[in-house]
Amino acid sequence: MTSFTLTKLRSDILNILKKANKPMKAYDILEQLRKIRPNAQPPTVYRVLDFLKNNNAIHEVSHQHSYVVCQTQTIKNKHPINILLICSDCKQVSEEKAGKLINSMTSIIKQQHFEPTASTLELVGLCAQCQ
Amino acid sequence: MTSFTLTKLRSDILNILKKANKPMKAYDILEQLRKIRPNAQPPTVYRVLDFLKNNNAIHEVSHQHSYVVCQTQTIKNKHPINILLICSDCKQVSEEKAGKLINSMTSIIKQQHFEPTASTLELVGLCAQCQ
DNA sequence: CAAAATTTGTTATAGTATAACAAATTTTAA
DNA sequence: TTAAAATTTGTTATACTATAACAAATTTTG
Repeated sequence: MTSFTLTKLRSDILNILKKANKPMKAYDILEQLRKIRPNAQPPTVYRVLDFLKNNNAIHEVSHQHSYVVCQTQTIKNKHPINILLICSDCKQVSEEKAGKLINSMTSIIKQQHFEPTASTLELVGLCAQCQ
Repeated sequence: MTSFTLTKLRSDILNILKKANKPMKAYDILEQLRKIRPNAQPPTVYRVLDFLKNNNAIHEVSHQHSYVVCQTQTIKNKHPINILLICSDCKQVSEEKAGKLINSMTSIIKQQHFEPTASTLELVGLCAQCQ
């Protein structure tokens, strides 16, 4: 039963991401944030992004140095694993429930005695529209 | 039947990565390279890394901004998918054959009409030693 | 060999992220 | 309630990662 403090700053940034509805880069978020808070600086953004990430409100799409709101509510187990299908053309990200994939994953992980913390599996390719 | 030109520069960098036997950051590679080529610059390293990545000789571990030699010979299909288990503590990466996982993956991908290009699935957690 | 293509060299700069410390705010507990 | 502790935010500076742009050298091709 996780919960977290969604301060004004945090919800401002989360809303910017929600409004975009696609992955945004930290400095693009900063640019938007400055319309509300003209003096905002990079650490402000990065700190909030870290926080939101740790609380599973957003994903970091490290492949493209960007951040996106969680689109599907994953089961809040200790360390949710998510799958992002990232289009290398339009940069859109679709998040798909893990389902069977997580099962396969789990068995491989166990063989390796590997203890996953929160992970995002980033699958890069071309989406239906861009093919 | 892919093949590629392994120039002296490229094999120098590939050897640095092989010798390390773990992920290296671009600027650490540059530092090593300068022992052989004192005037080497960042673009030299990044270009070769791109080349080696495109030819499936190395993986980019974007989660930790580093690069690692392919440890398992994947089947050279058009767009191999690899799985890296990344330890967030010791930074070691173990590469595991995709096997069953790729099958599950494929079915999810087809449902989405998604055409994957070369991907690396980065699973972050704690390895057996670091738990 | 000469033209074309590829690879490498070089300078400069763009883009991403964090360290370090100060100030403000919220929470806790006596 | 109020002072100490903890958390959150502000601020300045800087470190780290990556690429643009163009020149020179090398290799390949016909």
